[in-house]
Amino acid sequence: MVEGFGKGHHLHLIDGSAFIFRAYHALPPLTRRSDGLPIGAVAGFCNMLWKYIQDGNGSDAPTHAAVIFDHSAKTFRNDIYPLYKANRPELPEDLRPQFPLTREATRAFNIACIETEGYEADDIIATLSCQAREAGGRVTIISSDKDLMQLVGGGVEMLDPIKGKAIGPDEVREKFGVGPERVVDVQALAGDSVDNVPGAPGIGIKTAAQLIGEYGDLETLLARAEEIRQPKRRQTLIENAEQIRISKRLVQLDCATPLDFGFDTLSIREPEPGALLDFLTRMEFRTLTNRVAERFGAEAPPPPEAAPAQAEGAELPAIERSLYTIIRDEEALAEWLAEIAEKGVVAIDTETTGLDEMQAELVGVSLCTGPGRAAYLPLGHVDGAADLFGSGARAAGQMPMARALEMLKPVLEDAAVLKIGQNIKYDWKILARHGIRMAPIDDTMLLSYALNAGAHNHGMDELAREYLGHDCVPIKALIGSGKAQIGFAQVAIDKAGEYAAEDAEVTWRLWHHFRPKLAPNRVTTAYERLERPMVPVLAAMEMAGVRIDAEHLKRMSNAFAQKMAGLEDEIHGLAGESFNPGSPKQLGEILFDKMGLTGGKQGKTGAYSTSADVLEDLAAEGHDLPARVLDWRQLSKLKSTYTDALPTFVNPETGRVHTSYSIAGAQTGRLASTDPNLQNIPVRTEEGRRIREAFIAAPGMRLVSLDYSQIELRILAHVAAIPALKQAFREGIDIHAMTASQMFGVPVEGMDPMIRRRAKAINFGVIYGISGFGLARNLRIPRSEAQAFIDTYFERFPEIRAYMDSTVADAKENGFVRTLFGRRIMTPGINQSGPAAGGARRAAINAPIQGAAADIIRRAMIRMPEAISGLPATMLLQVHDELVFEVEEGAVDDLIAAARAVMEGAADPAVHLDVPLVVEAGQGASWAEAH
DNA sequence: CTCGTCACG
DNA sequence: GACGTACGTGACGAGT
Repeated sequence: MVEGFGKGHHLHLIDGSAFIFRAYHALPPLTRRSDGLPIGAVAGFCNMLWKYIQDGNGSDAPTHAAVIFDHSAKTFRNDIYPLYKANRPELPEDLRPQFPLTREATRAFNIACIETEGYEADDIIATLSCQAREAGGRVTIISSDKDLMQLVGGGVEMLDPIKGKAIGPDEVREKFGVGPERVVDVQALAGDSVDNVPGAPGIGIKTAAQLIGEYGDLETLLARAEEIRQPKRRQTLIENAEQIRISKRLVQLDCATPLDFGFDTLSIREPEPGALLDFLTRMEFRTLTNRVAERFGAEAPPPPEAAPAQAEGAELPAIERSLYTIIRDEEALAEWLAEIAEKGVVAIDTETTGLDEMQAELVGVSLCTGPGRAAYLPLGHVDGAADLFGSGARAAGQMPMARALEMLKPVLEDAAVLKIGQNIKYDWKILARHGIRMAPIDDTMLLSYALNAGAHNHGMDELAREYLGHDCVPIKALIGSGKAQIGFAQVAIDKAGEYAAEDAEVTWRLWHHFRPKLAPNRVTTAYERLERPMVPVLAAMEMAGVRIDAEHLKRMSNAFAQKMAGLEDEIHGLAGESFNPGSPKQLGEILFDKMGLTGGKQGKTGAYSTSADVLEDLAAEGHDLPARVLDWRQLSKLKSTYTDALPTFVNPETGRVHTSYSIAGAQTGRLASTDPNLQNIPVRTEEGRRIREAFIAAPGMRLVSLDYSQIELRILAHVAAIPALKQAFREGIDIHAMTASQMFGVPVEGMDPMIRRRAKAINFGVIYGISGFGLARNLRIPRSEAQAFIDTYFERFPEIRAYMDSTVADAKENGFVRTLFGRRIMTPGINQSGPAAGGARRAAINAPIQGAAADIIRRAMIRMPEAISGLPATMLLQVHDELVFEVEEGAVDDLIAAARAVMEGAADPAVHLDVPLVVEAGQGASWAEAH
């Protein structure tokens, strides 16, 4: 018996979670202007609710309505089958904090808002539908989720809100091949890869519907499975009977969800204008607020003060270190955590024993919730001074690390609490090693980078000085420098606390400064889509590391040492004296003073240049000494930078090499790799390429390398709109040969390789902001000839000059350039005069091209984890236009297909390129084989 | 700590 | 007409 609901009544059930996801994906990542809170999904959600209310449905208007939400990820279905929904992709981190706000929005619209712990929205919808149907009323479920189709019939129908199409029994039959009452049987057999419902392998919806049609229902089918004629089908049904029954329990909606409210609470109510307007104003939805105000004839509350101008003026009090507290026990920590949960935002900084996130030990955590509200939680301090050898005695006044981390974890993983860091990838990795996956996150370094790449670097001390007028305590004041340097763990807790908590407060203040500047500077999308999501992706790659064959490298080192010793003897013999061939100074004096060779150019320091091209010219004239030195240098480089150095980077715990990528290191959006740099492993010479043989896959695995072909030239073709270039890329013809053919009027067939080489050099030169001088040097031709090539090139492809001129003009006018994807790169010095202007000009021309290529591979990397989540594969390395994976032998082809699809489609849907992106793939036991 | 050099894209 | 230049990085050894 249902109180207050029966014949003539009409209940609308809105699938709230589906609304949120649709809103999230349909809209760009909007943020609240005043504080940068992600708000796009809430905005879309509110617009949909408002539209829904305005529609009214005329004579078919509902008498009752409710919005139903999923409560939590874990439901009773996980008890039945632990893997249920296990392969769901992670929620986008800027979406989670919006969940509570969508509940608030629903209430503000005065619509019943329902969720129940342990049950999915679908179960609540099922229960309400069943009860309403039994009471003799009608139900419309506003959702397009096929899982709800089992409820259709007997007064219950669905409404697809996107298509505006009603879904009745006929539409269900069209989709599943059976009536609503047998939908669960079909779903149980077919399974569902999205929810990870196993079903019967090899049986899809079509076959399932046919079987159910033939046998009537699932139990009958399973009981009579022996009768099935097709041997494969028969076998799969018999073998998987239990799994199919479990699947049925997973897809069967629960019509007996406990509900703690009556139908009367669902009756339709007009929104309360005051409450609704208050909510919309707080969210800073101007258009919708005005619309709603107009509809109710109410006055729209004044919008909140335009933050930026005010914030500049309303200065925060100066940083005062004496306000900080040290958290020494559970009670104090609990209080801080409660405050953090309430504020929803915390700046965090971890202190460790070292700079290598893969080895450093956690020493303390500092937290800041606002100006003057910062604390330091010491966890791993030791009594430093006590004695030299027995050090490591734990300092007094610290709570146990395990307990502290246990208390921190829920807050650091709480979707409703934003964690702010300065270079937060570092802290993320430290905490990840303690089982904490911090989310959602913001990073002041990346905010600064999104706003001001190219203007300056983005280190904390620099940012604090520039934007807060504050000088941070230098770390050296605590730990000293050089020989006397101590570890952070040895620093006295009180001193450490001041330093650490200050860092957290500076971070909080920088966030407060930068966050509101994203939208007015139109870099919100760049930050949200190109910077912030890189943090967990890169952290995972760095933590995975790459396996190297240290023995192979050591053998190479020995061989190099022997060869070098031989060359050194030869060089000394040729010079007639002993000297260090590694010293440019000594070498220059030998070559140009002692031996009197020509071509000695002295730079500003007065030293002769002995760079490779100088030595190559001398060698070409027939001098042996410079030729030997070139050989010696190559070996010396390979040995010191690679074969000697790489084995020292092998992590003793993982046995692998873990690089670190800096996200905000390069001006253009490229990553930079350090400690060690794995983006400059040799490849151009045969000797060097052997070093790549030492980068190997684990046993049973392969390395797979995928790289973009000619990505920068393709971008140039698109942004400069060069028809000839675009057509060539679409037709897949040799782009350098095409260029040569256009320039010199020779056919592509049987082209002189020399001519092609020149065209290739020009194509690259264009990307770099070509000059006659540069091209002349690169091709070793007279400058006049080089200039003539460039002139011809611009004649044939006039769009390139137009692109270069307009880019430089933009840079001069705005002080920055942008990539296709909205990344902004500042161009300081573009308005200078004199020699420096040339460099700034070329950098401005190059930045949108190199930057767009960087954006594209970032987009691919961000999508990659989800795209390959079903494969036994890991993304390991990025080298600007190449991604390297480690994958189980049997899954190589699947990985290549999946990763290539992501990479080739990475520009979409933000930008539709006029040229295809092409990715080439290779695989092998080593990087040398894969590349 | 800066410079020259050279590895990569 | 001369200036100094291809764009973007990081690591190494030498020499201050």
